Formats: sequence, structure tokens, C-alpha cells
Amino acid sequence: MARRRPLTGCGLEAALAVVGGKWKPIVLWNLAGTPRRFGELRRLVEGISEKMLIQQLREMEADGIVSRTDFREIPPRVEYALTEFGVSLAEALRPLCEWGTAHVARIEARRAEVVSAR
Amino acid sequence: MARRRPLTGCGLEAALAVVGGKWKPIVLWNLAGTPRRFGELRRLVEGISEKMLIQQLREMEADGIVSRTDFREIPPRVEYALTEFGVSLAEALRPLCEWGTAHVARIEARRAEVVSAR
DNA sequence: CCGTATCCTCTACGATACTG
DNA sequence: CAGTATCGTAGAGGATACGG
Repeated sequence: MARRRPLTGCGLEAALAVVGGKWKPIVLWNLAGTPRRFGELRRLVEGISEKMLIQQLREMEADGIVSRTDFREIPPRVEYALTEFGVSLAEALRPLCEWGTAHVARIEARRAEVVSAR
Repeated sequence: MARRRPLTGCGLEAALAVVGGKWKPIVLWNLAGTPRRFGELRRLVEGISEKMLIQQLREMEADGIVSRTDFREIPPRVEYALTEFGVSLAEALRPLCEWGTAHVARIEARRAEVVSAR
């Protein structure tokens, strides 16, 4: 992610600094509506490594869109959830999400062309 | 960008595959409302190299959100504009854009902390 | 003016092993 | 269960020079 560049123009860059990247959208998506435990997320977000998951969660926590609750039990139990701020982001994301859903086929098709072109 | 991974879950990944990255949001933003010439874009999108600009434009063209018009004049004159598809994307992007604008200060503050932390 | 062609850097992301 | 610690890699992005 481009962390040091000042976020200019419209707020898109600021927003993308928070939800951009390979995993954050999926993590956010899986936290929408309900809190999740770490291991639960790891299973839900297919293909993610523990390192990446924890890293993304920490960043989202630092950005104030995710909260972490350690129940201090044994065995360990930690829950992640969207903050109010995170929920507001999810709301703002919805139209884009729907746009994507509506056009996945089209997008994937073009991508496939590019790949087969080489 | 993660080009080969299948786009799963909600459409967010599909959408981000199209507007994600460092430059595309800004380029899109600068094309919103009016067509732009290449050199014009290069000046508007501050800091971008010609290589990056043309690359992003080509990808956006391949994704069908931008159209390229070569007027075949001398000196050369080429115009880039959003397609209808591109406009629909820009629409879908607006809430996120506004969310970002509303919270830039907060986001940048956290980022500053992180940087100063090392 | 509108690009291409190279070469290079940097970092996001991945694989693996280990711990309280 | 919920993480840390390392090491390694691919590709996004940057710098510079040249071409129609």
C-alpha cells in the first residue's frame, strides 16, 4: 500500500488506504454483521496465512475500523468485530460491492483475455 | 494487482481489481465529467510517470471503463474518456469517496502515528 | 505530443517453523 | 487457540533514455 503519499483529491485514496489490498475487503466482508474469532476468520478467508490475517487485522484495528477483544481465557479466545466506524465504511462500500457483483462476469472475462493473450 | 485469483465472495474484489492500485482512483477522478488528453492527464495526476499513466489507461481501457480516441492529427492528439460503464463505476464509487473525504484527517492521523512509531 | 523500452527498487504477500 | 519470527519471492511501481 502507498502509505506515505499524502492523500489528495477526492477521498478515494484515503478510503483505499484502509480497505485496499488483497485481503482487507474479504476480511471486512466476513466481519460484517457478526464478530468472529481468529481461527474462524482464518477458515473463512480461504487461502490467507496466519501472518497476513493478523497483519491485516492489526492495520484495520489501527485504522479504527476493527476492534479486538481478548477474553483472556484458556484456551485463548479473541474476537474481532467492526467498530461503528467500520460499519460506516461497510455502508459506504455497499454500492461498489453491488457494482462488482453485477459485473463480475464481464470483468473476469476481460481478465481471462489478457492472460490468454500471452 | 492480484490478477489470477478468482474473484469470490462479494463483488468488492472484482471492483478493486478495476479501480485498485496507486493511480487508478486518481486517474478515474480526473476523467470524471470530462475527457482529457494524455498530456493533460500527466499534468493533473501529479507525480505519475508516463509509463505508469499509459499502463493504467491501457488496463482501464481493457476493463472497458475508459475509451481512447486517436484523432490522428499532427502533432498527435489523443483523448481519454470514461465509458458508460466507467461512469457507472464512478457512481458506485461516490459514497466511498465521500466517506474518505469525511475522514481523511482521522485516517492520516493514524498513519502518521504508525510512521513515527519506527 | 504521445508514447516505448530498459533497468532497477521496494514491499506486499507467501512458506515455514516455532511459542505462550 | 492465537499468535511470532524469519526468510524468500513476484510484481507493482519508479527513473531514465529513446522513438514516430
